[in-house]
Amino acid sequence: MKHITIKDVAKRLNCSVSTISRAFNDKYDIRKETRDKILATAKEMGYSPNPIAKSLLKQCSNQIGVVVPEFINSFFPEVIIGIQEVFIKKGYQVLIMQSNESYENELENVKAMENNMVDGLILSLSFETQNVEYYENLIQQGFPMVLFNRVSNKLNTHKVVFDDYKWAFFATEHLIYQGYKNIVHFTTSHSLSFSQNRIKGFIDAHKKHKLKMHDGSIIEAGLLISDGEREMEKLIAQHKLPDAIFCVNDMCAFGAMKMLKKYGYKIPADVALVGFTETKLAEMVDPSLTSVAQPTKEIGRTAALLLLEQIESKGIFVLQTVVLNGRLNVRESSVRPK
Amino acid sequence: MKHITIKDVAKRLNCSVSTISRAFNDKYDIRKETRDKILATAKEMGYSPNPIAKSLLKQCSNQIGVVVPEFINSFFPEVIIGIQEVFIKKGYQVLIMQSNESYENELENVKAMENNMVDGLILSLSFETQNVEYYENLIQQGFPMVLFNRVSNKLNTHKVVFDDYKWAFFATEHLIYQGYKNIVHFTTSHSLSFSQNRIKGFIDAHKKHKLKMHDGSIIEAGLLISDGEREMEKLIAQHKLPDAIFCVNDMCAFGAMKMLKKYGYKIPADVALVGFTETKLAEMVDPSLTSVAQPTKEIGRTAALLLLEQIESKGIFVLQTVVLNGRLNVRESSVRPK
DNA sequence: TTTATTTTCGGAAACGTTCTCGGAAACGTT
DNA sequence: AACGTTTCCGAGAACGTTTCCGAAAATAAA
Repeated sequence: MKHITIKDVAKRLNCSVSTISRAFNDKYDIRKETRDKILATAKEMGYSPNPIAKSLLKQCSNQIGVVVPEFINSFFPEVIIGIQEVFIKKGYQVLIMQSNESYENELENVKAMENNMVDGLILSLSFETQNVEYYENLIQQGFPMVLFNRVSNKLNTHKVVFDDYKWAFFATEHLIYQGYKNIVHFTTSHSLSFSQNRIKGFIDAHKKHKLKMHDGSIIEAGLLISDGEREMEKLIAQHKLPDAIFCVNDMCAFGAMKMLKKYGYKIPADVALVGFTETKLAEMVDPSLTSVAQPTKEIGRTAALLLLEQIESKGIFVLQTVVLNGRLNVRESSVRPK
Repeated sequence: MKHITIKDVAKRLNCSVSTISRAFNDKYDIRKETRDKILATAKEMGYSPNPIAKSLLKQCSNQIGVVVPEFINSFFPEVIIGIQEVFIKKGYQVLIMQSNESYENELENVKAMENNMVDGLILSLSFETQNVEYYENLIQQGFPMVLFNRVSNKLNTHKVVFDDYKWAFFATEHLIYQGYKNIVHFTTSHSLSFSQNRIKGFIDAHKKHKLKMHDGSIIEAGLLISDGEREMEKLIAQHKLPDAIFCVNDMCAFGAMKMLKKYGYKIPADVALVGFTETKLAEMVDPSLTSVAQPTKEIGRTAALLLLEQIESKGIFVLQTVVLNGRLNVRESSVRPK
């Protein structure tokens, strides 16, 4: 398990290590023949420069870090694919860590990335994260960072977000246009930036159409199937069935759908359903689920490009918040039967 | 963006760097008070040892690498969670990379991990991977490695696999017991180890029950929804509808389901469906999908424990292939109506 | 007090690179 | 032949640690 180092190659060719280094770094002051020879024997010996040593010296690693809260849902994996698309082309490696929605893990992950001297970080905050002091420091020190999806307005970085307000508004309006009047919103923890925006869109759509809301119009459910199930079952038990439910994501909607079916309610005749952050299965379930599609890969690509720009522009850049567009895919679950 | 180094701390306390190092590494030959004082001022100064430098010196990194072919399906993410569970407790960090089913990417990822001096590697081969020579060398040099799910019998490592043969057999037998006679298997590329085992299980179940197979009994579809759709649509167009279809995974089954519904066929009355590697949505679709559940997290945990053992036992260990058990969850899609 | 032993600390090498500096060789110019 | 340029290469410092070795200081034993 002994690694072949630059010294081994130097000894073999009896020349200095600096010459070897030059050959590999394609520097000007080396004769072409020497370089070719070095490269050839290096390859033969199975030598490749040790990036750890390089990182230590250069104080950067040609790696970028991605920390996401989870990857059970397909959203983050898809974003990551977009990120990788950009960075692989540029010769960067993408290191991924997941915090499992835990602030503690997240912080550790970020520190690990930092210590590994990643050249930049793409981060989506965990469910739990309230205290962003450490990240704030990092940013102030000039550490390149881009936030996406789960952002914090306390942090002064590039951000890539979805127009949650707008699309929650449209989704709600769609239900209103279909003639639904008693609409409930299953949301998630208010600590998440996007949930607040979606709530606002939900409320404003009601205002625009002069539709009344009530105490139970907004219910804090969660992001999981089980959350949707639980809250739906509660509503059924309490005989508080609304006309329609706008859910914070597809998973939650699937949970609600399951319970409604279990108790014999028809969708959308009895209760209509709309999801968010469309998953591949929205069109697989029965009835197929109306949902707001987010451009996941593009979110990733955009975040990657912003980070790249920041890394390469060494300090001088204009902070951006990119708001990406989506679309509402209307399917069976929300089309009111005549 | 200047890092605080051990030297800074040493200067501040005017003592030597070795003393600081000792304080952090909890060595015996240091006075308790000095240690406390060092730790206190180090914390105050925001110093933490640079793992890159440490890696360079120690020739290991306290990091382990995970390379998976994809994470669009929830299978690999779930396995990774299991892996992390084990390693986080032990103070290791888990670096994740995905090859996107490309051999080239996979090889690069593995090399990147190696160069980053990860202490070990957990690998699941990509769809494309045929040539495992490089990995073979690595293993022979004593590099700790564990393969799972997509393994190769050319590689002499710890392996964690699922008993694909057995469960494909059971799944097929289940369909036979339900009275289905003309059963088709949607498989995926034969280059994947598990697909061969599933095919074998499928065939042997037929043999046991003296059921004939025909030319079109085994169809190479793929792992995606679109693959299931495509092959299903072909069968429908050719009027070659079987009684039942056993699919290589849930996604493929979902695709088939979609097409069957589109053309007005009833499931399971006209065609029964069985999936594999159960996803959370098996019970969400309508009809709910019978599928074989794999213990994803446990696969991860097991692989992690094997790797850990190998890393810590420095050379002396018994090669294991752990075969994990699953279960067949029978749902609506495969229960023949009386 | 002297000597032996233990405790505690500093100096310096090492890990594998890159890069600056300076020098030797080769070449061109007068 | 003398000098200036250019081309090519080697020596050595640096990156931030850990650890071996030896020495000073403190303690114990004589």
